[in-house]
Amino acid sequence: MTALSFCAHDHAACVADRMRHAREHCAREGLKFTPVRARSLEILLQEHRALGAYDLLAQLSRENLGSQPPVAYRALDFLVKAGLAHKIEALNAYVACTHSGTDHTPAFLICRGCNVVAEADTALSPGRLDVAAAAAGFEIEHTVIEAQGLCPSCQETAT
Amino acid sequence: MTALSFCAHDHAACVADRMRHAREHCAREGLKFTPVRARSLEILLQEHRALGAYDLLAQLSRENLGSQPPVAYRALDFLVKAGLAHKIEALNAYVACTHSGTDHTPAFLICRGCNVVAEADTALSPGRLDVAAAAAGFEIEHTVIEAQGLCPSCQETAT
DNA sequence: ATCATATTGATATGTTATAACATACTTGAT
DNA sequence: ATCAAGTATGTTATAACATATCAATATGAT
Repeated sequence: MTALSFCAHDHAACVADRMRHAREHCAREGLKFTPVRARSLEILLQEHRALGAYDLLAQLSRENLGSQPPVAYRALDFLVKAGLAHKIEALNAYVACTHSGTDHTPAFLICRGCNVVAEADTALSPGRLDVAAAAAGFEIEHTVIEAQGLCPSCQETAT
Repeated sequence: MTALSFCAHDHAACVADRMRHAREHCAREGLKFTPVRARSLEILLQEHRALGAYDLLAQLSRENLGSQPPVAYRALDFLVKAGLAHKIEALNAYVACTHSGTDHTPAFLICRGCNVVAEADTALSPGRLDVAAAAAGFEIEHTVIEAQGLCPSCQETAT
């Protein structure tokens, strides 16, 4: 991990907890949490920031878990579909989900200084978008909400 | 234009109006609205949907306005910086801005059927994200809000 | 006129993502 | 136990998106 999350926390425990949750989730849903998939999630969890598919691939490659792009993209697709990770569209990168396996519309705070990504705990803030969608008869299937800026510690550094 | 906008409207007049506005905006701001830039904006306006940089480039190329990627990316960068166009992160594509030159945080409804993009008229909906940001001491510089789904007419077609 | 800055032209390269096809592994039905 | 179907992985190639760099030209300010 090259940068601290916005809030200090017991990261090793955090990772272990999320991995356990993922295992249970996959077992419940009948999804196969294979070695490549598990390790990919673990790598994302350890980083705690957005990782490009090729960054992930490089790490997997070092561990002899695969060396070609589809390896990383398949693992990421699986994790995203399983709700265990999210794609950060503004960065073309991926982060582990820090929430329970519940269906949620994630919203992110992305620090451009250290690349740490915080997933905001959003329940179902409708907001203007839903109003506009309803008015237009538009049926929303997926929403991307991403805020880029500077986290507290990078604000100091940048000065 | 391969698809109608969600709401029917006099598109030719809409384009002309937006072009006039862009010209005035650039004049006021001392920005150079060169032929490639003007034509790029016009192409985006005519399409009324998200266009990839290479889609734009193909059209510019047909008109002998340039054939290499930097031509399109420079024009798009200019338009985005000038507030005349927006990037749709979820599609890696670009749309003309349909609002006044005012500084605004755009929000989009993107139809996956016809690719038409509607820019929601959002003033400054705070919402949960800003609350979370404030709580974390995170300083937001730019926000991406994009909803993907089906527009009314594509909902029928899909059935 | 000259200088500084902005724009364009051109070539090359970097980065992100998927298509396409072959092979192996699981699982459940017979 | 065997087979078929579905899922996962291995492998090659390429599509799609984006930028670095450097030279040439145009524009505006003094």
